[in-house]
Amino acid sequence: MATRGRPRTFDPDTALRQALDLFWERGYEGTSLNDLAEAMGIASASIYACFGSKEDLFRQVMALYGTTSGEPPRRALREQPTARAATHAMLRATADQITGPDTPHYCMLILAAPTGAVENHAVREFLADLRRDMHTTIKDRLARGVTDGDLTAPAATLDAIARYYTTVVQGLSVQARDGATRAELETVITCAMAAWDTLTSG
Amino acid sequence: MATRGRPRTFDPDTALRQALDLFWERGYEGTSLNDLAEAMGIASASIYACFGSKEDLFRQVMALYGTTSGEPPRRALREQPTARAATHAMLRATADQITGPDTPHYCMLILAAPTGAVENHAVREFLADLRRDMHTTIKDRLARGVTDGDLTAPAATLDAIARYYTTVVQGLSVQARDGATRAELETVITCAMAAWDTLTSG
DNA sequence: TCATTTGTTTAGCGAACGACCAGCAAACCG
DNA sequence: CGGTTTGCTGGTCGTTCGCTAAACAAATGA
Repeated sequence: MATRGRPRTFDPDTALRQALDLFWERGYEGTSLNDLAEAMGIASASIYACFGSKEDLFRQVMALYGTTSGEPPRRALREQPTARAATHAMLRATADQITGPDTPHYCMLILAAPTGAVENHAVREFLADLRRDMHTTIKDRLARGVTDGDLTAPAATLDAIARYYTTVVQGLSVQARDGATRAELETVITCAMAAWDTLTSG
Repeated sequence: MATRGRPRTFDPDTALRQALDLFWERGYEGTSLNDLAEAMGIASASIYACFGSKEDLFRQVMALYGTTSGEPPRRALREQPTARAATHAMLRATADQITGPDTPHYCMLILAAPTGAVENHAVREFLADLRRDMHTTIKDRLARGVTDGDLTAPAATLDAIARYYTTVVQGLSVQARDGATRAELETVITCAMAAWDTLTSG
């Protein structure tokens, strides 16, 4: 099936990355289609033709965000040998990501659209679902620690611990947004991990 | 000095509370002047006459928010006898505030405007300053614990602990925004307080 | 060659935005 | 009473919002 019609003159992947940069900087509602069109180097009508609506574009942007910036923390959870090491490494990978020199200092997933106009409710719930997935992912990793034998805790406690470290991740994003340095985030992570032994010895 | 001219037909305090409700529900950028005028029961021109600009109104709203919803956590810090009890009570008062039945489930200070359009940068920094005050307030309370003799920790550790519990507070707000219940927040707080003894015995 | 398909540009849609002014209304003063 | 001060309503300023129809451009297939 050969390509019919006039070929596209821009690269959708490149345009998506440029859209990501802008959404990351200004959030969902703070970014207008004119801003996007200018940053992506195409007319707004081309955005509609290629990506759908503003909301569709944002969802594709978040998918890209998840496979790039979101991957290091997820990989840390996956690859570290114990639940404790995985949690610790996940927190540090998160801190690395939200204090990078070339990107805004916060997690897009957490702060791109926590509140806003009523007509964007679907976008907020979309992000909320992704955030709730964080809790599930961490909880699953803790459960793996139990089956691996490196963690002993009742099921109810697993949920609490997972929610606790999810809360820390989300708080770190606000800290970074307010100018906390990587070193300061490290001290927070150290404090958060100080609870580990107490939580897992009960 | 008697009141000259036509007296005001609306109560500024009542109108401010109504503005608070709307800003709380939709955030800063998600709330339009038309929305505000409708909710406050006055024309937008009256808003300008009485409160200045949209940004001025928001700052007055945040002042009201600080003296109402913000007071219980602050009072907990102030009145509890020890640094530990103060921190614990502050966390619980925060959880109470962000899961109230009649208000949105998050802290306005934290989530009303974390990101947004460039022209609202001043508003974001205004809120960021208030959030940084949280860290200072908590740190001061910990320092009081040291002078009171109920807490022993080096100065550098005080800063880390204060930032840690500030981070937890901010994370709790995201948790509540995503639907976590008061009971679930309580489990997070229990986890967060589990770190206390380890942190203050070093 | 020429219709077809697809992408891009242009131009603009209706609605809402924040902001503000003119003019009227209602209180005070002398 | 007239004159002054102040507050409120209605309307409108120019801009921007997300979005789209129509015309044009560039490729393919027959």
